[in-house]
Amino acid sequence: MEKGHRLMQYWLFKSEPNVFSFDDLTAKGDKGEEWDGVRNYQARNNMRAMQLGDRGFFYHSNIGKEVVGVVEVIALAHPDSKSDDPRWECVDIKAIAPVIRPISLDEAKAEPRLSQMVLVNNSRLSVQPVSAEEFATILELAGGLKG
DNA sequence: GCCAACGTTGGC
DNA sequence: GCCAACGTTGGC
Repeated sequence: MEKGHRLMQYWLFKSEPNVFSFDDLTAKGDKGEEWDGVRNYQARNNMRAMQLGDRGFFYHSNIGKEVVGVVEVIALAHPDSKSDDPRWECVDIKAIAPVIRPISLDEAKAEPRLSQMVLVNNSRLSVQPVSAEEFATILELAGGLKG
């Protein structure tokens, strides 16, 4: 592997679908959208660690409580345009595709291979890392991506 | 709608 | 730098 590169990493972004859903992100097309509004250091630090091309799940919290699609990081962490406080940064993401079958939190909790997943163990972290194995497991359970 | 879990704030 | 008070998230 070349210097300065690393393997793709995987993440999970939570959003309440009545506020901003995966369909809303999809509607933004290839220019995607700023993942603004994060006001939690751990979540921000996760976004700072992201690199272009990293992929993640889009999770609907509160309503649905399920993984609904896959996204890609298209801009590195930069100041959150919705905040006057320079501490808060965010990346931009775009939608890649919805999963064929959404995977609910209950299903993730019931899957032994996902027992270490942050989603299952820390319900309050809104931007979280996902291991390559966890990413593959959820995609497998979901039957892959649409399209 | 409740509330547990967790994070942040601010007084000391 | 501790910790009580407070606010928020998000599952239930």
